[in-house]
Amino acid sequence: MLTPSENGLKPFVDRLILRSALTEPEREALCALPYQAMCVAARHPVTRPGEISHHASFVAAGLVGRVGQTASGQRQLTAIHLGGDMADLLSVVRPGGVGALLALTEATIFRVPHRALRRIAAEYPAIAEAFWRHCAVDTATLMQWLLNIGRGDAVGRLAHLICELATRVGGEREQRLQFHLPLTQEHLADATGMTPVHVNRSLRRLRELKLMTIHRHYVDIHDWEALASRSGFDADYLAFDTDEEPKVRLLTA
Amino acid sequence: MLTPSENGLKPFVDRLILRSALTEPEREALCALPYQAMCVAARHPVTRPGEISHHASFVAAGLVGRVGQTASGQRQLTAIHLGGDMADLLSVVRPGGVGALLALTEATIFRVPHRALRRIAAEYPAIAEAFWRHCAVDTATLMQWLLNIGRGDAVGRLAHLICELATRVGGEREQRLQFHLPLTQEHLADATGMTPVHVNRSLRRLRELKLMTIHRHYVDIHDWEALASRSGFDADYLAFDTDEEPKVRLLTA
DNA sequence: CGCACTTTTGACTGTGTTCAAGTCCTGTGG
DNA sequence: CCACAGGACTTGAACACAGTCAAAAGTGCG
Repeated sequence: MLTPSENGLKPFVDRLILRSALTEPEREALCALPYQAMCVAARHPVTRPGEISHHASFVAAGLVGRVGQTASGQRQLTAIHLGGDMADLLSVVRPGGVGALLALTEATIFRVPHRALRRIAAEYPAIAEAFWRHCAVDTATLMQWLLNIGRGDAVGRLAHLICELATRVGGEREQRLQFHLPLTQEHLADATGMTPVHVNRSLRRLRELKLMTIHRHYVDIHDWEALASRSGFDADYLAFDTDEEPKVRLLTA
Repeated sequence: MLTPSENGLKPFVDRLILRSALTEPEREALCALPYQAMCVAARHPVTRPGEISHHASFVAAGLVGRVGQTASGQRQLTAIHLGGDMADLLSVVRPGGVGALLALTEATIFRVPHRALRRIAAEYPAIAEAFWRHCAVDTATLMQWLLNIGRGDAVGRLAHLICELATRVGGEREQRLQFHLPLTQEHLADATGMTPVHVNRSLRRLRELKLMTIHRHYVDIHDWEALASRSGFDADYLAFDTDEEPKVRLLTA
């Protein structure tokens, strides 16, 4: 059942060492984590709401959204995970508390058993710390989304989301000004707390302002500075810039 | 400078053991944490935005808000901490990443040095786990706020916030239907992503609907069921109900 | 008593929603 | 290669909810 690792979790380790100092044995232990690969079709759940799961879901490919839902069935995305993201590391300490994960596109998931994650965290305190810090970045992103949705106008909210995604697909160094983003306008609406119709109009507005275009699921940012400034985007919260916030190893210093 | 503990952190320990299993020595170690008591006047910062702090802030008394701010100066609360809450435990692993903390009323803060928290977390893995889980609950609350602000109408957003606060001041067992809440309507506006004027009108609406009243900073909930249902409130995310989600000790099992 | 802040109310404006129809893509099967 | 079907996208018109501006009344503190 559990595939022996073939370095499939390397991107996860890379993500961790962006922000946390890990020794070679620690990295190897992480790479050696067992996992089970699985494919999830678009619109299908990765984990169900309220489900007590026994594994964390690493997004190897595709897009996965963390969704909340009101009683009336309205959906709100609380996170968008790109390929290379560990989606619900939080579930290691709180199996039931993450909400539902939904495949926004066809996605490849590596399920890593909680048991293995807990064992490795107990054995290497620095790994526990890195996991905790990883969750902290998720929380910071959530705060930013709340600020964005609570206080931004429609154009700003969309612009901010696109800025964030451009930074995250770009990875460590620079934001990408062009990238494939296989989200529908309805997904964007769910992420920004708007209606699909208004997403459409706001995208048109962004086009008219010559800030950015989305055509056929392809994002083209024409004026990064203006887009970031229009939306108040500041990449700091993503903690991708490793120079500002040096990699840390606090607990066992 | 650092007051020897006089069990001032007992409420913090109580909060932790609501959700995590801790042994007697672990609890004692937590109670023995050093801290420095300080008073902060209303509207004054507890920690400044972007500041790299060297201590976590326990709210001994008063109300403290975690605030985000847009370039144009609009404020958005991302958390409201009541007396007994540890406000920025997250800063232990990410000193710069918590955003600003603001005293919403006059508040008494116990500053606990990061160094001491890290030492205790390194020595007792179960405490590190409890800290991490504590942060996980904060994250779950953030997700709920995002859902609430992204998809609720004005009346529902306010109702939801009040339901949450009623549950949290009530503590472990039951929500309180009457309680003192020294927040201005402007604070409520900052927490729910509305304008103060609209908060006022929505409170009137809630009064007209005979769901709840706020008069002179005193909340009076007339119909809890209706209020909770109007706002889609479900206390699960707060993880106060210890029966559903049994106290855990995972890493060192 | 007076000042500053908070709450309340009114009238107006504007952003975003709703409902509905039509068009454009894209994948499928003949 | 084309016809078709189902999403996804686009647009329009009417409407509603929430924001803005402004002023008055209430509250609390020195």
